[in-house]
Amino acid sequence: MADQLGDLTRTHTCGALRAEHVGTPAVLLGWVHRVRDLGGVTFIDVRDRDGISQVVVRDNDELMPIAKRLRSEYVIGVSGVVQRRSDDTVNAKLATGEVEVLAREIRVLNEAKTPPFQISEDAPVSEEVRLRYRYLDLRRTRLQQNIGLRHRVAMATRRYFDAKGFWEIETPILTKSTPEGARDFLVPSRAHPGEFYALPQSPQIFKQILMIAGTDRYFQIARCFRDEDQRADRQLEFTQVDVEMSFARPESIYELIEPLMQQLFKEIGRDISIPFRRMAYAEAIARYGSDKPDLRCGLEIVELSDLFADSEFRVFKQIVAGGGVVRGFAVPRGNSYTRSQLDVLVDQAKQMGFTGLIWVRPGEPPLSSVKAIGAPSLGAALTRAGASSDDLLLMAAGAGEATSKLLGQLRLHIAKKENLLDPETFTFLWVNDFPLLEYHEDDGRWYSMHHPFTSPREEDVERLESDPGSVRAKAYDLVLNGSEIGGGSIRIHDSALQARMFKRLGISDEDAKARFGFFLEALEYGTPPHGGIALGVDRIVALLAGESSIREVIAFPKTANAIDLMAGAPSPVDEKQWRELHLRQQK
RNA sequence: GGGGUCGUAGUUCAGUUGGCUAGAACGCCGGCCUGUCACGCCGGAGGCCGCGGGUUCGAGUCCCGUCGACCCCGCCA
Repeated sequence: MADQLGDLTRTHTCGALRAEHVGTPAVLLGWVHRVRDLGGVTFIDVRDRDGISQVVVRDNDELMPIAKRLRSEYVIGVSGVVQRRSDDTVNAKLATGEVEVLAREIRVLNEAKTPPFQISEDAPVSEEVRLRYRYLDLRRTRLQQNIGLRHRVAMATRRYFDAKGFWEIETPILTKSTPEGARDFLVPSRAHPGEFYALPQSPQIFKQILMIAGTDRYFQIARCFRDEDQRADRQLEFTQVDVEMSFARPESIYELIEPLMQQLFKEIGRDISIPFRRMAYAEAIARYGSDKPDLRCGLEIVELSDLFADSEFRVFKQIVAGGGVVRGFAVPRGNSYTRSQLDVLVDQAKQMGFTGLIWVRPGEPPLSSVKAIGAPSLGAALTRAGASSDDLLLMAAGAGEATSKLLGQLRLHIAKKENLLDPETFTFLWVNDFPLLEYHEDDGRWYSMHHPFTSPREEDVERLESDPGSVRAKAYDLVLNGSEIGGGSIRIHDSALQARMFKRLGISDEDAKARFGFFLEALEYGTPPHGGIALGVDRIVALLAGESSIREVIAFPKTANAIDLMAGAPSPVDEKQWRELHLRQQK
């Protein structure tokens, strides 16, 4: 049925033809995008990655029957001559719209089943169907553009780091389980019964060893694996631009990454200004209730505890007396909310975990819910929150950080609802001075907030044992529009301090030795001070592409349920493979 | 592990208080048409109403369970 490609050689892509090509012969190879059969004349839109060209068949008894056979997504080769379209038939919507190819020969290189959804329309199709037929979805404009953008981001990244003297080095995929952190993906060893490789959660230890090895500057576009539940911005496997450099201070990393981000944003024609704003973790939590604040909207949280310490409102007074806080923020134009809208808001707040949310409308006689709070305190609170008479004040009380984080969630909820987050604005932020450690109530021990190789700030090291919660880390996150797109730190390069860290984390000497004795040993052979960062490629490309899910910028993503709907992974394996791997299924 | 939204032709959806012989648009198939470009016009085919159970004279619609997609919490150094 199908014709052979034979000697048909592409002369132009389907997006290339312009007025200057008029009169020249052309061979196009691509997919049938659409056919418009007018009876005596047939127009065929031929599509490839580069664009669409119109092919005309007319006054040609040999070609007409072939043209009539064509269906959507047939693969064809067309040979003909480029001709100018008459002025009234130019299609301004097509880059190639000034010209068309008058066909002399059409070869049907392959037929195609009718696709389950239209490739030629960008009409909505359920994600389930799109994922099942990913190869068809990838033909559509949206994913072609996203995947093309992703390629350009990767290439710009490689050019940038190459120019700065960084070496791209691959690190193992089959490696060793690292302590703490996410759940590992494990790969059973055939040669070593009962032993496992782990897929890397990040190349962390290897890149540090490369610094010990004198590589000086390393980067890698690295695949990372974490066996945790999925989200719109999280997949089981994801890609990082992994970077490490010797003799780095936090400033060195900021100054390295900011121009890179500039380069990447040039790929979508945007100029962003550097340097980026910087903010300590404590300030981010206090003012925005988040360690990755979205700075595109105001809605800044203010401290109100002192105003209620002596107020008539018993609930607030007691919370403050007990070491808790009262905090809140003003919603611009929130005074227009109706009573039922406010009830809904209070309901939603409760779902977020608020025990109570108090709203106050300025300039009105206090409603019953707030009457008890006392006018003087309220007036002061409104003033401090900067609430005008059009605004609305929202307040909550409770434990310090928890209250801030809840208000931070509510802040984002309202910002989205009120359309305060302009998708065309890109606001970068470095968050730094993270706590080195955080205490987990459930098992009563300290955990690294970043990872166990993160260096504490020199002036805080002495409190590592006496007051671990107060020790700040030389760690930094890069935040863009409320999304964490990168994170890194200056590392511990002193083996004694590293040993002290493990001890602080409750990892015994034995355990430390067993799990990464090789690394501790390496540290003893002249380790330069070093540090680095990892950037989330999927998240960055999604933001550049204006997509809200990273699945839209990954060629073959998995579902929220960790399934590859196209390939059908994961899947059972046969008996023989179980045996070879020395595994048996648990009954 | 928990909460929420959704599931009806190939696709996107509609389907009132339970009365359905389940509709629309696009796509698909056939016919007509020599300048269309989301071509147009005429005709046609196409449904386990996700799956299983229950209530009912009667279920796409109500109830229970289950599966799947998506969003959120937990989790993600």
